[in-house]
Amino acid sequence: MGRVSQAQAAQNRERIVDTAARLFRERGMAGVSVADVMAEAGLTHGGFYKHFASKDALVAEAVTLAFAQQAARVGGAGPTDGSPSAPARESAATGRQALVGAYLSAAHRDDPGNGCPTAGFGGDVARATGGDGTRAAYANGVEGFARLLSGDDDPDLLTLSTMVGALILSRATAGTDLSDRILAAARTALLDS
Amino acid sequence: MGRVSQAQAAQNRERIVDTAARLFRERGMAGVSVADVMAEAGLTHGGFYKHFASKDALVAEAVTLAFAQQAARVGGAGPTDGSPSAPARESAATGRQALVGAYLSAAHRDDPGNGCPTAGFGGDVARATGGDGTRAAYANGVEGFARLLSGDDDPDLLTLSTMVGALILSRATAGTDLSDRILAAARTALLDS
DNA sequence: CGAATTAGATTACGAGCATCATCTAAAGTA
DNA sequence: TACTTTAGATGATGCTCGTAATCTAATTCG
Repeated sequence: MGRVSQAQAAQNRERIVDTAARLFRERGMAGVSVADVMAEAGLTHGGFYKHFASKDALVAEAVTLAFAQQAARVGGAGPTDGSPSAPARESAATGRQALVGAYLSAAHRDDPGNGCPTAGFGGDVARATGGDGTRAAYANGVEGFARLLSGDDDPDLLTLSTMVGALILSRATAGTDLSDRILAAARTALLDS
Repeated sequence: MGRVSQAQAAQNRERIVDTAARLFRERGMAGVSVADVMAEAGLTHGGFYKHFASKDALVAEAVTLAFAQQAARVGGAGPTDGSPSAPARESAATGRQALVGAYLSAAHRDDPGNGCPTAGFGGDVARATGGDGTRAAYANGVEGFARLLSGDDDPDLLTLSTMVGALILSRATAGTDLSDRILAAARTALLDS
């Protein structure tokens, strides 16, 4: 096929990044090829390099997008801007309880593709080959999420570690009863006010 | 070259598994090829299939070995056998303090190849392709390590989650000051008696 | 010692990978 | 309308992958 409107092209580009953000979390960055992403986005793999310089560039953008989507879904401000956050909602404490409960659920464990990027990308980012774009985006996202958990400017790194560790372990042991016990142990500890 | 003594062959086999256990933790299971493992073990890749049926079989053995090595190093009994554990050593409480301190250290963060298999394999095991051999070995190892942390038969899944989460996050953010703050936050929380 | 066995090297295979040059037709633009 | 631009398709490149058949030399065993 030939050309496409600029609006359509921009939309295609967004779909590529969105698809990548999901597939990378599901199968790992090394387990997903450029052709996989393009096919899932309904395009052929050759067109990829009209949008991105390399797979690494896509990885960096996918990480950034995943964190932005998480921030939007969970209701916090974006990771970097300190804008006076969202519309009035439940108290910070109640919001935190709900967030932790959803985070440590079987549903979240079983849907990594749409789940927490901190947990989904953690293992891969530690060995990321590409420039520091990916690592910087990740570190930025982690700090933002930890701030969301604390409710103030001092990130709650301890709670975050427990949540992420429990989620990763429960995924790696999914199918055993150990998986459920891990989630339950973390829930009990973090939901006692 | 031709043949080699049975003792030498067995030793070569062990070296293959040992090398794989280290490389898989360093670069991820998908990031290491059979040829990589064999070259690092000083052999050619063609000889691999005289020892293992497939790469998946090696993965399962490497996971098992890594947990056994950790158990030996850390002084606990093996994951499955409930043999009346090791020689007399410091009190359980003191041992735990030392273990947690070493676990949440920069040295451990910076040496994943020889570090905790629970953290090193976590992300990959969750999406393991092979049969359930790998997953079973992993779940078994996790439960053993959690029992070691509690000191009794009731595994301390909460402490384990925090430790593993903090280690993974500190590795993914290595090079930033956030990485050190994560380790410090977990250390402070887990080392207050 | 001689024959059977086999660990490891060599080589080859088919598939999948990231990347890119080229072609195309439609979208912009004047 | 006619010219220029470019998004996406097609196809090819060179590489690496897991797996396996074949070869060969030394070990093992009768």
